[in-house]
Amino acid sequence: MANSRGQSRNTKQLELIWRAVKDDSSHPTADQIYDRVRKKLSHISLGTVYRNLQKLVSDDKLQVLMLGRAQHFDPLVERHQHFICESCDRVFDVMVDRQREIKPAKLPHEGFKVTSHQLAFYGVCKHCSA
Amino acid sequence: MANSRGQSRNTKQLELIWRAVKDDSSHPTADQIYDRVRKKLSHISLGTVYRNLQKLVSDDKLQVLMLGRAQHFDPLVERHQHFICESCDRVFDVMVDRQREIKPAKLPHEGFKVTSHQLAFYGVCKHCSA
DNA sequence: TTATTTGCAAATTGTTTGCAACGGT
DNA sequence: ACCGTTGCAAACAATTTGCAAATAA
Repeated sequence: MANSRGQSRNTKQLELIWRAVKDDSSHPTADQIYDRVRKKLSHISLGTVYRNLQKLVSDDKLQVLMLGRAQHFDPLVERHQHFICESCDRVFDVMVDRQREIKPAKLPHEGFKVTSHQLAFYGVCKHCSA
Repeated sequence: MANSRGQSRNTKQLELIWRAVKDDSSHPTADQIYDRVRKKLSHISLGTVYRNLQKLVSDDKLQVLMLGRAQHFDPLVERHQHFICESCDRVFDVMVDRQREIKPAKLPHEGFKVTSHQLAFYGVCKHCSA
């Protein structure tokens, strides 16, 4: 319970999970993270990984990206977009320059309040098109 | 096998499923469609619904939208975007005018070939903000 | 001490598949 | 008759949950 009532504790599990994702821009899934963390703490459970990832998300340290049917975690919380390679499924961060940004406030119909928008690009990455 | 080798057959099930979605812009999920079709053909199975929806998608009669962890089906196949209400989870079609469209070809880094892009708006719909 | 977090296993959700029977063509 | 399609149930994948034991504060 990091964000409601009650104290949050600094557990070894939370710490290891955070270290495993904080500098990773490859957008890993929960069980990719599980595999990594398990190398340091073999008895950790997948449920614990999920619970701690949720906590990091609600503490705004991670963003979730839904791709296909799995959630991917992204430590880059600043505003950015993604490029998804349709050949290898890798996900790349894309910084869209402010000038090109869409003005979502004006787009939908009357009475709809837009608070955010998301843009994703699909194609073939440098690595796969070689 | 509608799109590979072999003939496709016109079954009662396929016909009913198509009728249940073709004029529907509410972006129903597979089991919402299942519920509807079951009223006409009570012994139809969910697997059949999934298989026929897949067929309609590969015949380009439907588009799939992944929202959360469920697929939603959209008979509007022309290029358009979506507005997702964060309060009621309803999905609305948004036609973005061509001039405002982003030019994806120029956005990502060198060596990346962009073939398509998708834009989704999040916010509160007219109905919920009332 | 004591409330939060863990590990484990079982439950859930959404989707796919194997297979014998069914039914278009 | 042939072969695609169906219904059913079981398999699957990703995620969540219940609960008793473990542990941070």
